[in-house]
Amino acid sequence: MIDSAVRIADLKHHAGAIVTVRGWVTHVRSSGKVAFVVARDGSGTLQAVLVKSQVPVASWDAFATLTQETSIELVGEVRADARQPGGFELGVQALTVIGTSPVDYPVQPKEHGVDFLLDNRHFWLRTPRQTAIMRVRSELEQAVHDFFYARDFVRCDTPILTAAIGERAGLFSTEYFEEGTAYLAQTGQLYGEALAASLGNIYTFGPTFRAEKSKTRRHLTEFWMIEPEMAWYDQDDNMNLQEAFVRYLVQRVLERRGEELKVLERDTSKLDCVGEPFVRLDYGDAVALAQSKGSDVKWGEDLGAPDEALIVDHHQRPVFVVNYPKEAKAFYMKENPADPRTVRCADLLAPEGRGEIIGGSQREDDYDKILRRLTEERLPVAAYGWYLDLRKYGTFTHSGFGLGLERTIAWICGIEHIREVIPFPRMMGRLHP
RNA sequence: UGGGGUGUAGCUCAAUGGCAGAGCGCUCGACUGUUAAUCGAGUGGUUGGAGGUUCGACUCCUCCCGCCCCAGCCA
Repeated sequence: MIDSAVRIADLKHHAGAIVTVRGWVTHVRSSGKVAFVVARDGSGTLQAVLVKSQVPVASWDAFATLTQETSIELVGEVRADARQPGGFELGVQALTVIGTSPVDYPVQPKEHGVDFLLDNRHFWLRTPRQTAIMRVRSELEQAVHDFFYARDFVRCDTPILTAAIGERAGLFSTEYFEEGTAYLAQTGQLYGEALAASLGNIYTFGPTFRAEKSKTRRHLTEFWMIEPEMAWYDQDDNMNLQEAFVRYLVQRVLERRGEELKVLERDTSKLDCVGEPFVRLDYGDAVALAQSKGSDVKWGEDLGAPDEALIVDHHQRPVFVVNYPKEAKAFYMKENPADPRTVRCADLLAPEGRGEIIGGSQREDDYDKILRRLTEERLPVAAYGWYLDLRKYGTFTHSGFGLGLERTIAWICGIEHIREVIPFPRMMGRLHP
């Protein structure tokens, strides 16, 4: 009778009743004739109390065999108890072991090193901090869909296996029948542009892959990205949407995942700044600002991570850095009519040194200009034939952006390293578990 | 790939070039209200690997390996 069990989170609706609870042991304590089992079931944590004189011998003996992560079934009375975190405990009438757990379970309730925890990621995910992060992640994913659904955007799925097309960074490759080499997608954007010409406003939400040999707390080789693409949006419309989007995501988590943020010891006052208008800083002014704070970055160079930190620390809220030099950015960004040395783009820098969480731009819609840029970048023009067609057959003003899900979660949750905010992180040198 | 750091018990960490230790875990025992329970006893080592210096190396030197942090690349 699997479905007759009550989730721990729902026990408050069963006060005084005899219920069945199933879960995993996190702690056991004993005081001779009274024994305590703390168990979790994913929805919450429960203390169950066994009194030797009041339970069957089989249950009392079963208690003695409990180890961390033994799976168990408990039958007992739900009792209000002010000493318990959830306000309730279980007065046990019967305890049954479902699955034993050897005594060498590795993840103890104490400090562990990162490498050890990553090796044991499948177990690490059972701890309160990790479950809190996963719940925030799920909330954010749902919020993404709700935000765009409310605005009549169509969610579109773009291919993971592609021919060489997209960004410039490293590609993972695999053999693809008679077609030669296929590459794991680094972005769905170019397909998104084709879909925007079909549906108007669309967004993609999926995994992307980058074979960059980067080992920083901001990088994964496999990460999830939300990439909206909007017909008839210019770069200002684009930034307005991004600002509303990020504001919505943050407020949604604050409203619905307060408990999880508390577990994560997040200082949520640091997130209040999203209520104010985001700063929009011209690239040239951003360079000047960084220089004034000691950076030796020069006009024409991409901003480094330390430069971004200086800029955001100065403003203490999200900052759009707009209109980067053409050389620092991808071929598909639209030339800035006001200054052809630059392109109509923006990176959104998150506060607290989190760096870039969005990269976006108005797309170049002039056939000749984008063809020239492809050639200058020495990209295989033939592979971009269908993409160029979008400019050839009814070109249109359009813009879009990509939001990195993991960087956004890490910022909102205040998690130092991005590897903690995805269930099974893929990084250089880590493919297991 | 470059710069910096680190590697000792299952885990987290100590140990002037001079007997390899502690806490946690685990095992056994005590305890009728514990909250990472407490108390008592016990258990635990190829000091990342290979060379070298030395009477003597966890400690110093060389090379290799793993991991961490920072940078570049980006989201």
